[in-house]
Amino acid sequence: MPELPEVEVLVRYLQQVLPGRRIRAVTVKRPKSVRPDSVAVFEQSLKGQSVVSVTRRAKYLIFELEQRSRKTQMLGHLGMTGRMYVQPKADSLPKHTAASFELDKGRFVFEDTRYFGRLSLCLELLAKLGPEPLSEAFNSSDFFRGLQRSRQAIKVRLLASDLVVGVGNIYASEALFRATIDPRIPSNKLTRAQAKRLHAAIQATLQEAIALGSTLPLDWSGKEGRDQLFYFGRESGAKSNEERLLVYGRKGEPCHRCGAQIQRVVQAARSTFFCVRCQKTR
DNA sequence: CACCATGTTCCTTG
DNA sequence: CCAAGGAACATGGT
Repeated sequence: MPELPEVEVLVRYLQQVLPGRRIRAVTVKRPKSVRPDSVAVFEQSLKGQSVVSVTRRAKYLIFELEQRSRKTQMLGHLGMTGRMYVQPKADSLPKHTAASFELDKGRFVFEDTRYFGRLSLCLELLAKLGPEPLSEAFNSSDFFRGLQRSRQAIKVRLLASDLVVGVGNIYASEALFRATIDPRIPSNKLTRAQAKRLHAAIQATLQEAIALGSTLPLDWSGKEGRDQLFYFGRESGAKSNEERLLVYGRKGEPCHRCGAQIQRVVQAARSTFFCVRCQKTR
């Protein structure tokens, strides 16, 4: 399910339902989904803990837990297909359950079809991350200086998490389209003006996605398939019913701005979508 | 059968 | 040593 906006909206949902809940038992169904901790240690350490809060850093979820005023943290990552939600105890576990937590009220489920996601008691990963895109730490002058240090294509550069975190494959294409920058140009060839436009475009793209996800009637367990709307669909019930993504996944379709056909290229083994006419260097 | 898929890490190549 | 490219992870959809 996840890029930064999806994780942010998930965190807001979990923050509504988890704080105050006590974990009665933990069951790890997929050992590889818990790393690097052993399953036994993981299950035992979390049993009896209560949730204090759920926050986000990049695409990671941070669960703050406590037991008799002793605090612990658990890190979560959704990978490509992870999802998390609270279901009634009477409901059955989904086919690809990675781990489940019996709560004093309901059950917290971590479902993950492709099992690229992770739960961990080790938060070391967070230390190396670049600035949060929607915080003061992400400013256009540092961003520009960072871009100058590499000849990698700008699109590929955005996916590395040192200049800015949380920009994934979909929103990288979207932000570059909004900033009218060719995704293939080396990052050190961007002008100061382009860096500034891209900085603003990244923030606007992510902010709008969060706003959309926060207003949609999302179905967390996915029974109605409605969480798909968040990524690729249309704003349900909205009058406009307008496509939300401007270029991603639109190969061969007309550019919303100029009508030219949207192109698909492969960079670092991942798809990039862009409009050759609108996204010119300079 | 072929090719595609929202993320991250690790290995190889130059 | 470094930067860049690609494979790997695992499962499913079209």
